[in-house]
Amino acid sequence: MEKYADILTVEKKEQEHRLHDLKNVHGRVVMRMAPSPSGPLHLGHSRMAILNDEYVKRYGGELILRIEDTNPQNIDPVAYTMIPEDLKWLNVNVTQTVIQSDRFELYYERARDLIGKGAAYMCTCEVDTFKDLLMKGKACPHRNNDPESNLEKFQEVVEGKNKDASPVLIIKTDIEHPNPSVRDWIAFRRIKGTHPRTGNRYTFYPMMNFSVAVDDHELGLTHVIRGSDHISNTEKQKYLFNYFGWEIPEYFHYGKISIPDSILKTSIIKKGIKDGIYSGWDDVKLQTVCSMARRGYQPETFRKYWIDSGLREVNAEFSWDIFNSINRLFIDPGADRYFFVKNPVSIKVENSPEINSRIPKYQGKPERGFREYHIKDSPELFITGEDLGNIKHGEKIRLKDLFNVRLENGIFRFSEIEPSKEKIKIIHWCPAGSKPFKIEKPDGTFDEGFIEPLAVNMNGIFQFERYGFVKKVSDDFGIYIHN
RNA sequence: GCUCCGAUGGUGUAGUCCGGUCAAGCAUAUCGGCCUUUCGAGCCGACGACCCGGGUCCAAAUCCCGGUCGGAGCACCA
Repeated sequence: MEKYADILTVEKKEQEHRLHDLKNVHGRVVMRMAPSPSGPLHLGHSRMAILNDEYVKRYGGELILRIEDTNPQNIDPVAYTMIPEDLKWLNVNVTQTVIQSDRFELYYERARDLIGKGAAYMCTCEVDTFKDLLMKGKACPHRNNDPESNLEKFQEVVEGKNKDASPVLIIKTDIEHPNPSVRDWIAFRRIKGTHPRTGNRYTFYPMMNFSVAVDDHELGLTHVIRGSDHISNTEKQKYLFNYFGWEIPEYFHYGKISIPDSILKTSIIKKGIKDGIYSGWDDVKLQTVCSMARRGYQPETFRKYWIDSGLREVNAEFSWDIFNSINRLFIDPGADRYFFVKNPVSIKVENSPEINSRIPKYQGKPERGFREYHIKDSPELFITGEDLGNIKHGEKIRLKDLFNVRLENGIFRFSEIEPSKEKIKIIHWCPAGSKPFKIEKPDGTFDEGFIEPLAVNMNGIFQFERYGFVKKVSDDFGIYIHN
């Protein structure tokens, strides 16, 4: 038989999903992920983390976590610890961590270099005036100031003089560039407020386009993969690379993934936590990594999903169906089966014999054991209210792994123990001694019912038959994962 | 205002760079069947797609042009 196995696999030609190769790889790669610390990572972030990790695994090299905290108004200090924890949970192998607020002196140094080259200038125009001029493709009066006076002004601002003014440092590009947003762009601006890590030591903060370009070079990045929202930023940043004569990394911009039925914006989440709508960053209604981990999603699911989805320039829509089916793949083998009876109603069975029920914990794997209950004659049992409502008068149904009963005049009469040959409804049930159990669902609602006695003391991921996968976290509480 | 990108079944994708092996693969969803009893898993089957028009070519999902549609972004967030 074995010799046929080869032929069969060849015919089936298993098509592996594989990310396309990166361009211009010469040996090892250096890549990065660069979240801003406005909160912990969410499902969307997991994509860039995992894809970067996959490429570094493929080619060998470094994966740098660069925390981009150059805007003190957009920082939540919890992120500094939560982001690395999220990445660890996702099994992303970060080889170096860089925090941009450690590097302000470096950015100032590079800014002075540029001013010295005549490639940047200090400007004190009103915001609107400056924008109007740019839109018309005209230079602002400060553009022609000489490097020496620019350096002098820059130094004054860095040292915190003239605190009420709003000076900016501008990178000279092409004042008539077809894309107005690429024309002379802002590299530094003054921000009031206290930075969680540097306090009030700095007031003149670099814009993302400046610090990113400097760091991408200084950290020796070979390949940058990031969202298509950065396409025009890449164009802006290239001006810096050219001024300095730096080698430009290979960029790839992937399309946006829209994730339906999700709350990902940190500003909304933070407000929700404050208002008590969410219990915290790991509230099950959210799609943060920590929430999904708590709910029972597996790190392998994230990885397989993002690899299968590929890396393309096209925008795409995230599919919960596919994501959940992948997660099922990983949790099903470890999930024993139990009965949870939602909205239970008590029924009494007439004329049934005393019997020991014996239900496998996992269909087809007797070695994992059985759930055994001693059921008295003519017992009281619980079934779901929904099932009860669907049973017609005179209809015979099967209580799964127990016996058949027939509903007559509102009374369930014992029919027989052996399963019927004909197809009848099979429903699940709970014996006397079952305990109340509550399940939190990701839509914010709760299901309540009874859980069979043997499941009460068990914690972990289970499949409640005819209900779905649930992560049981205590004797009387669990979180719904998916069906 | 401007820039950029893309178009394969309900959904997510493979294939497009280097045209033929693609009468288009995989996954998911749906439907049906099998499995000594789940709306789960597994196995089998069904369903279902190359945006439109033109061009090049013996040959186009693949190359070129036009159109349509869709998307993304930028202008002192990252």
